[in-house]
Amino acid sequence: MNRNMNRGFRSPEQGNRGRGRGQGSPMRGSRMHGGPKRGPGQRKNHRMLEAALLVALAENSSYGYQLMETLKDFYEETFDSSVLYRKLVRMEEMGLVISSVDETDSKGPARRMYQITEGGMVALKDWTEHLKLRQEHIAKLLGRAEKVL
Amino acid sequence: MNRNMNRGFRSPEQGNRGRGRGQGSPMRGSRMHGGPKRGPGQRKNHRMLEAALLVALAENSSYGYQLMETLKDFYEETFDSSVLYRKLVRMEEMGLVISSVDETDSKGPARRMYQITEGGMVALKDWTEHLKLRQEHIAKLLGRAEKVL
DNA sequence: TGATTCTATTTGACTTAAGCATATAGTTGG
DNA sequence: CCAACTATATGCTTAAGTCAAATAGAATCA
Repeated sequence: MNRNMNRGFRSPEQGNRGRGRGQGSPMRGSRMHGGPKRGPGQRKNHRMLEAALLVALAENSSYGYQLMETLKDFYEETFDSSVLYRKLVRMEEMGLVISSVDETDSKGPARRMYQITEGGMVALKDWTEHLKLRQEHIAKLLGRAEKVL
Repeated sequence: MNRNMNRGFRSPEQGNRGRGRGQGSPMRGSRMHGGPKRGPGQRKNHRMLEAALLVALAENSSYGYQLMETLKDFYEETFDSSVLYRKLVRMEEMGLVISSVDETDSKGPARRMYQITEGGMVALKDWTEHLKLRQEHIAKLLGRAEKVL
């Protein structure tokens, strides 16, 4: 019942020749909610975040707070720390990393150190293949986009 | 057993008062649920799908069912038609495209033809910028991944 | 005729995860 | 003691992906 009421374009007469499913509203409201909000959505992907974490952890074992900093080097998207921590938990559940509480007395509360597992290395390899494909797809898309812009 | 059992992990003796991540059990259950499931998740992104649709519609107005076919050329991921249709609805709500029911008597039920709007063209432009950045990020990630694999 | 298949779109229900806010808590310096 | 910094975790809401199935017109063929 929401975005279904009509408004805007589509002149009244141009009947959809009677039929047409549900004989209903031949036309759909164009954005009757928030702002335009066009372009790449505000919601970030973060599927690459897993890959970034695997790379970082393959380079050096680390912990959440530090990873937040580390990733700024090569993972360009910003993200909330809760995303990071939950992602690490999930990765541990998947067996990509293992964690243990750090013994060394650092400043602040105990750190949970993460290290990559063999499974994590395999996953990283998978990721690289996946990302190479992704690059090609993007290139193809950009190629076609150029022609129409 | 929602993986939470281990989450609290605070062994009774090391009285870390209150709640809190104690320096207890140094290690967390590694994947206590499903299979290994490593690598790029099974859940697809489809954020690029929006870009792909914009490109396709910038080339030619079209409708859902046909777009399913068209996209196979340059959008490599498979996707359920519900994803496609819902995406189109959302894009219309965002003002990136407009639709109208097709008059021509084609085979099967009426088609909902989509055409790109000016807003859609702007969004496509935004997308190309975004995707160029993404390419760079991926390249950076892959560069680092190579060294550790 | 009715059954099947192809075309075409939509919706329901479930699940996952991003985003944001906030809680907890140790450590250090003023 | 309080503020700032370090560090991790959780609650809630909402967006969105997934699977399944409903709806329906048109074409083909037995």
